[in-house]
Amino acid sequence: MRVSREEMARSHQKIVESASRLLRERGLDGAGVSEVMSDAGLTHGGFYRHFETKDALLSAALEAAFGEFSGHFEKALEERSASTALAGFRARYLSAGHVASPGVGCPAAAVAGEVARSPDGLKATFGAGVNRMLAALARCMGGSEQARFDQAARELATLVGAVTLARASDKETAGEILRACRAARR
Amino acid sequence: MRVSREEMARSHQKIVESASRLLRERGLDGAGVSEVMSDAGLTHGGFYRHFETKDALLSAALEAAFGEFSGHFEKALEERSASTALAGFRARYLSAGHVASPGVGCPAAAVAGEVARSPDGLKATFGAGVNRMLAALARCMGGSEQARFDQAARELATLVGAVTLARASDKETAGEILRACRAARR
DNA sequence: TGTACATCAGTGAACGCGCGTTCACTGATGTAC
DNA sequence: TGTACATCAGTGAACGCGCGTTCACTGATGTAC
Repeated sequence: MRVSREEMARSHQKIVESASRLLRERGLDGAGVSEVMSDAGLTHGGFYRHFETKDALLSAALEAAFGEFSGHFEKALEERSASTALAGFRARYLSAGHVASPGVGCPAAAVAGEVARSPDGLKATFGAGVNRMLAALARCMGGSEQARFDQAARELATLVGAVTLARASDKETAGEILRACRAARR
Repeated sequence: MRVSREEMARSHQKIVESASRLLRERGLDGAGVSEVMSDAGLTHGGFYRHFETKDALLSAALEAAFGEFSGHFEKALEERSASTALAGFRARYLSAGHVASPGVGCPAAAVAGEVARSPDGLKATFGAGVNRMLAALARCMGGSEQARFDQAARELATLVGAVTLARASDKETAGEILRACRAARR
């Protein structure tokens, strides 16, 4: 039956939150409409009252994932020094916990490979998320604006690559890659 | 009808080659048995004379992809100096051509995200491929064995991360990431 | 403020589709004599 | 070397399944008076 506007808004948010986690855990293809809806406490039939297509959900969920993940770092940046925030971010990013829990981790490391084969609309959402992370990282770097952007890009590429490789490898190889990247001289 | 052992071996190789390219272009899920078989000039029904499951094909194709991609670099390493080979490898890896042609590119950048959600068997194959690339890269680095491995791991993580991010982003963001990573001081 | 009615969020069954896999069949290949 | 027969690589139709999407329906919500 019909529910109030407030409850519908709550449902919408729960759908996006569930999708945001499930798309990182299972991938864009692996996170089905039915699973997302039941995770949000609803049935799959009502999905199309909230989104025109599954692609529209993926875009909203990806944006939410970047917002949540990037938000943690941005908040740390306001509360601590840039170098402390960056060190903490790097340590958490390259931790075994992050590798084991993609659902609450970096969306870039979780779904980049599939987004690469998705429509331009989703790439635009992904690119916006990446730029948001790059902007936050650049605040931790030194030098000219361009030098700071470039350092941020290399830093993000290394982090994303390390976690992506670690997750796809056997445990021994994964451990070695993470250790090596944590050991980087800065 | 039945074909000779030689022709069957040729078929087998063509199936693996087609799968090796298609799995990088379309992903593990996107490369269907039917498409792989027709790309190899066969019909899908005969697939199970060559592989027990699709997973077995993916493993063989992933191993072949790593062998081919790593082989190019290993050959360059034997023909040129380590620093020249590494510089060439980095330039080609971070090129727009590599980003646009995943089918003949680095398998790690193409399918890591999906392998992360695959059975351990495939992760072992992936890890072996990564270790092969790391061994080649380590030959280009200086210092102790561990220092060389660590540098190789960071190098590979940066390359894989940069191309993965570039492919998943809008063109402008992609270009900036590649440019920044190419500009790295070494 | 009450009342009558239109709206529409959510339900659950159904759809078409493509996937991995199976199977009966074909006929050239490989083998036993 | 020939011959008779078993083998089996490859074909194409069929299967069960899960997916994204659609739809008739329900009944509480929102609105017009």
